Amino acid sequence: MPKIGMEEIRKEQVIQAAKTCIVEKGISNLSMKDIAAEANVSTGIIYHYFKNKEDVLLQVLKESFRKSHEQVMETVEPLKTSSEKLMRHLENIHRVPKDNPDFYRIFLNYLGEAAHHPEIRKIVVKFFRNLKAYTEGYLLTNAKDDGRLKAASILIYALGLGLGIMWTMDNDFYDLDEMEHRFKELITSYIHLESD
Amino acid sequence: MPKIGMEEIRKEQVIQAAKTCIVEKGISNLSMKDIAAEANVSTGIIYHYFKNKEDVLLQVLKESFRKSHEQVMETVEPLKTSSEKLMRHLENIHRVPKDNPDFYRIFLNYLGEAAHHPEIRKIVVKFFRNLKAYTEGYLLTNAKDDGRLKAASILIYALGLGLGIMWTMDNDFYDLDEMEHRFKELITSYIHLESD
Amino acid sequence: MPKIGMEEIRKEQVIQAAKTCIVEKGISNLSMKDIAAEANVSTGIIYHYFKNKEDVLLQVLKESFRKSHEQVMETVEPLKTSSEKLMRHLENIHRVPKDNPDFYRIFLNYLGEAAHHPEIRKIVVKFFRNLKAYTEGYLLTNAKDDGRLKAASILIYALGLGLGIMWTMDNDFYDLDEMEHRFKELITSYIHLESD
Amino acid sequence: MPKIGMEEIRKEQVIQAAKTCIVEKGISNLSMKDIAAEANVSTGIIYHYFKNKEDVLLQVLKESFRKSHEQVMETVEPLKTSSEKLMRHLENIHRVPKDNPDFYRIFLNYLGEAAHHPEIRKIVVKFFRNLKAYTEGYLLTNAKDDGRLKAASILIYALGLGLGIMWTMDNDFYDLDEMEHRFKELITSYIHLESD
DNA sequence: CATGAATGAGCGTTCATTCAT
DNA sequence: TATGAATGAACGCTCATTCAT
Repeated sequence: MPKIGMEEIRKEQVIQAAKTCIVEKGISNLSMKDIAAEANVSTGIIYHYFKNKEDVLLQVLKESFRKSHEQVMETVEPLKTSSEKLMRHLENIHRVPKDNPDFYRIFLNYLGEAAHHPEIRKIVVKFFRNLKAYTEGYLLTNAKDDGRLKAASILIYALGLGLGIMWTMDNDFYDLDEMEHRFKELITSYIHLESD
Repeated sequence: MPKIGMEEIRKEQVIQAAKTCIVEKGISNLSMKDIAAEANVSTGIIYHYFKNKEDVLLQVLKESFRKSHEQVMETVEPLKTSSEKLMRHLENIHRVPKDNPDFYRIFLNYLGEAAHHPEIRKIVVKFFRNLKAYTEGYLLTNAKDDGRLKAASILIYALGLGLGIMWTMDNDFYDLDEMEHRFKELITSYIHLESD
Repeated sequence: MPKIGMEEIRKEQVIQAAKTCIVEKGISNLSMKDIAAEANVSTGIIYHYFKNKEDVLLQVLKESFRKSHEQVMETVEPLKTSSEKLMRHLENIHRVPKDNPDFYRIFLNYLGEAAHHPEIRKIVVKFFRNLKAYTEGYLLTNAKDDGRLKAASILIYALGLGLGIMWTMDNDFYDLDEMEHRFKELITSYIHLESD
Repeated sequence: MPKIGMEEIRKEQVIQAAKTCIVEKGISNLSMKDIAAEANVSTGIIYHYFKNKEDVLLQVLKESFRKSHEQVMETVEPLKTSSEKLMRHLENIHRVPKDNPDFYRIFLNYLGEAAHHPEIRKIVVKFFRNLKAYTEGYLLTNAKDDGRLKAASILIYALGLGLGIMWTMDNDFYDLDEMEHRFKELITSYIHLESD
């Protein structure tokens, strides 16, 4: 009588171990042996649950994005107004590098791979498109957009991503709280800008 | 009697080959043999001009940043007014992913490495700090800044970087010309915003 | 369930192969690939049982000395009187180059390395000191030594080593049986010399 | 107009450099580049004066033995009586490891090679045979030898070699002056032993 | 004579993957 | 399921040797 969900538990175990290894040593220094050791399993068993190393890598990325998406759904989605959602969303975006620095370290590793690995790129692109679609969803409600809101749905992530990378590289590059203010100020003033 | 500059020519040869390899296969799949083949030299000779693989990687990154810096100096610096400089600079930043897509592919590879490679991170951080300092240089001239301009000196690169990554991942994610307009609109409106 | 002692068997397999290679080609021409081929295993597996090439080399030396020590313990130690032990010991020492020529060939290779390899030198020194201590053990029993017996505990090995090297280099340098007689004659006459 | 003996000077330069390298790093870590650097010449020029690396090694050994032989000729040969010669010779032999430690470090390196390198072995054997012949020359003069003196001509070198190796490995293994006394005592008492 | 750039085979070592147990 | 021993190709790097200058 196999334990229910044992397979999912093992997979999760390996994925978490792989994340830890990527954070510590980077994808370019990632070895199956390290993952197995970190997960306290044998190397052989990984091949029972994953097709190969690439498969592990893809699932790590997918899981990272899935968790990130869940976090937005849990904290932003329950809010009522577009305004509330936007502000909370901006805060969320801005605080990722601090609240979940591993996400950025892992993400950056995959961005490097994505440049020459179509499947990884596809997952990343899908992630970006989902984010954009979600934000457009609450920003464009009952609004006759002149294009600025559509652009804003991209710009807030571009800003978040760019700032997140910079801060991940150098925690002293800017003051987090000050920049959060500026980030919100920039976006909100842009959204409420009079049409020209 | 060796030809003057022969050494620099060989080094450049290898660095260009390494760039090509990184673009095509990524840092995690980069091999000295590939670089040598791409450069049409033997593997051994690379070690005559570089200490080791890491040395090649560091010099590739430095050269990429140096060229990027030169490009700004040539096109932005000659302009007279802050306004002109800013607009040209925004255009430059925005067009890098299209005009020089290899720069982004290479840059992204190094961002992944930077997370666990202190020396690479140091070079990246220095690059960011130089950009920021340069922009502050012409933005803050005779201005009693409330902090917004200082923040702007970071925000324009964060935006450029974030947008660049997204477009590099997915050339259809947004329309380049439309987004250039929005990018400029966002930044200029923010800079000219009335103090609150 | 792995067979008991499988690990020791594999290690022994590799060590014996390494010995063969050292005898045939010398330490300076020793390659892991040769050892693997001689042991009929893959190169990779050696690193499963040994840390690296140096580790293999050290264990080869240790095993050679351990076997040599065991041989003395088995043949000399059971004898009753000091006299018997000494004579048997001298015979043993003198016959090593003929009975176990590989020991000398291997030993000589390590003596060359020992000059610039502290760990090898440490093992060699320990070997010499153990030999000396053992001989002193049975030579100095109930004897008020004037120093001559202590010196003898070194001189017999010096002689054995020197003669062994010469004979290993040139089997015709001297007649083995004749020299065994002279060797014993020299040592015994010295030990029984009247004090001056 | 080439300088007289320029060739010999260059060869000597390289040989001395090679000796230094062997002493410092051992034959198994000897590289032509190191030798060239130590000799302050280019790698290429070595191949003008020597056929290849092996040729350098052989000439280093030959020169070492030639110098050693010269030293004996200068200090032992001028003495008048067999007795004087023997005592001085024993002192010389015993003091080599201290007076010229490099000789032993180099010698030991070659003994390791000699085991699998016929040409090196031939040179070593010739060295041993020369020593033996020289000593027999002054020991056997007007003596009706019973074989003991012939053996002694070998034993003194065996002892010297064995002691020298031990002391080279471990300067604290025995007291040099005390052992010199024992060495002489052993040999002289043996030579003057009554026939049995 | 002399240089040192250049070659490429071969080194020690790692690692994704397989498979007998 | 689960293990980890075993493989062997491929890695980064070294080095004896050559040769254009």
